[in-house]
Amino acid sequence: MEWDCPDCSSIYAVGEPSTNIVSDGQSNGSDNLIAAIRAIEADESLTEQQKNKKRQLLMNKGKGVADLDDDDHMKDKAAAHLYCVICIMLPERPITTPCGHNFCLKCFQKWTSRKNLTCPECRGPIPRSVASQPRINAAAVVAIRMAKTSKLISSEALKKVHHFVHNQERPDKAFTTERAKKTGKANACSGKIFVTVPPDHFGPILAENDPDRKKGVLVGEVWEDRMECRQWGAHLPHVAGIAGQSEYGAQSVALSGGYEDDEDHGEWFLYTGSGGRDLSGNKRTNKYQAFDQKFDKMNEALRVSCKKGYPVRVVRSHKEKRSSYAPSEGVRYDGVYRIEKCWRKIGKQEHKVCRYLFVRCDNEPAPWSSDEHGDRPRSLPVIEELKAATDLTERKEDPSWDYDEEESCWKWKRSPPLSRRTMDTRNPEDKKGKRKAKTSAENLSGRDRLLKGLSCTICRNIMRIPVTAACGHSFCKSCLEVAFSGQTFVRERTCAGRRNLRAQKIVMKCPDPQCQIDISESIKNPQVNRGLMGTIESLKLEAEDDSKVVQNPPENKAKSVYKRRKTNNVPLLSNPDGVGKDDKSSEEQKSKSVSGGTEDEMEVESSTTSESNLKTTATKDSSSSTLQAQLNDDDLE
DNA sequence: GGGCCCGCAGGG
DNA sequence: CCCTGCGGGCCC
Repeated sequence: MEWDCPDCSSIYAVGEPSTNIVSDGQSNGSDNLIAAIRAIEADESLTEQQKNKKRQLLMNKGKGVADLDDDDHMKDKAAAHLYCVICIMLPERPITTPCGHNFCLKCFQKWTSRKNLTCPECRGPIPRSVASQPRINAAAVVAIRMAKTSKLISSEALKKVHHFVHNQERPDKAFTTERAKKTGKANACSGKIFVTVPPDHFGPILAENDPDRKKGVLVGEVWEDRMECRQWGAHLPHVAGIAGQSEYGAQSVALSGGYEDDEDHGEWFLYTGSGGRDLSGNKRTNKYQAFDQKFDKMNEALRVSCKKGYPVRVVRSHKEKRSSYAPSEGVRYDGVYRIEKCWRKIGKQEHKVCRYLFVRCDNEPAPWSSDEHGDRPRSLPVIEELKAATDLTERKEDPSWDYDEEESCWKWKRSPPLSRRTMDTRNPEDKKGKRKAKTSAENLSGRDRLLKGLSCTICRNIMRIPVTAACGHSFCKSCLEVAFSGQTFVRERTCAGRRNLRAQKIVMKCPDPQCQIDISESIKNPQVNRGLMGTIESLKLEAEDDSKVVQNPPENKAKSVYKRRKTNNVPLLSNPDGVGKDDKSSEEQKSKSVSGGTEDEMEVESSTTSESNLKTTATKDSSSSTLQAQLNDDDLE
């Protein structure tokens, strides 16, 4: 069948839905491999060079990346394990199936939208819940980014959810009622604001406005809830979805699933205005729309930001259940977007709603994107509903925030609107006790945070045998098994010894401390994410090589580990069980071995070095030694 | 899990 | 000062 990849628009032929074009080192679908290669050859949109590369990758994935020697393909070697078999590309937004295979979000959605509920790679079942709400695999994003770049990525998401203000630290007088004291959170909105930007500040919050951390608000930062998001200035209102002033513009919006007309495509989304609801009876919100929305108040503020081309900060909340881009927990800062158009249409509830087209324009890559760079100007998506739109507004003047071709970044082209508010009173002055409470996560460098992204939150080591749960979090297989060992999936119940009640399903929450998602389905038969495992393994090898360059003067040329592996006929992945070695924690030793664990572990001697590594910069070397250091820690523990 | 209740901040 | 609001805890 033919397949046009929505990410890259290339057309590919792939085998039957379930065919095994490429599998973990033991392709049993040679016919399909041939078919896929023919398809690449027949593809007229590709240059010879591109075809060669794709062919190589296809073969390469089947054989375990042993063959590539070209330096240009060093990165591919690491990332090749994570290629999407549908489009044979590196996933922009990796999704992992319960069977442990990785795909582009868009390819996956296209696949499942055709009522294919089996894995394109192994025919394993895809649960409806996964098909309807695929979660981006954060560890795979990190792995791909690391494989693609050796640069330090400053914007990488902190993997830890912040919880900065503890109840006991809030001022006593803020609790005006007994109830508020009891619940703790009710008055959290009186918690301190940590950044020094005025409330009507537009655009990213920079390091200079972050007196404590001196980092600013980073793309991908996650807070426990709207209250804490507010404290970091990303989005101030703790109930309302839009922050703004009708005469002045809107500074930020929250996507949290409150309006069913919202439509999220990650780099762009359609947002619905506020209002039109019956809030009589002291309600704060109401699912049902009773009136038409108008371009007034916050809706007008958004329209001003549209006309002026201001950057609008966007946070996504876990409450947005229909979006694959929403975090599975907490509230996440996703960077700035511009509102390119706004209009009105008849919404799903048959009343008019205000509509806004947001398009991302941030200098940092989005949290779900494997890209190593931020946005470039992109052409506007085709919006079907515009045909029936009324009151259309498009920007006429040059945008205030725009892409500078010379500097290759987004910046203010006109001076940002002058703040009408003073920075005031709420600015914290006493932050004493809190500073020392700084967690190690906050002190990590960008590179270290990347490493953290490849670490299992249970054992805190870099994952050896990763399993990705339905919520998109990944763990060592052995850790997951230990964490849920001895638990059954249903509890038999009897009623006074008379008759059996219906068996009760036991909820197994994701071990990620902040994730509340039930992953019992993923635990029943955890499948190793071999793509992720291979990439992590390659990154480790690369880092080992690099650190050799630092430690030893170059002596030995052009004998990459990949080559050696090939000649020694050693399987790609060392010790897939993650057991049996003396460097294992006792917990890991307790766990059972995983399937296919017959390969021997391969030691990589320190004499191994590669010519290509001689070119590495000092920066890279030092960051790789960080990796090396962590790897050693990993081994020692 | 759904409905209810309510404090709070900010706009107007 | 009143109104609005894509929260969040609690109770059922």
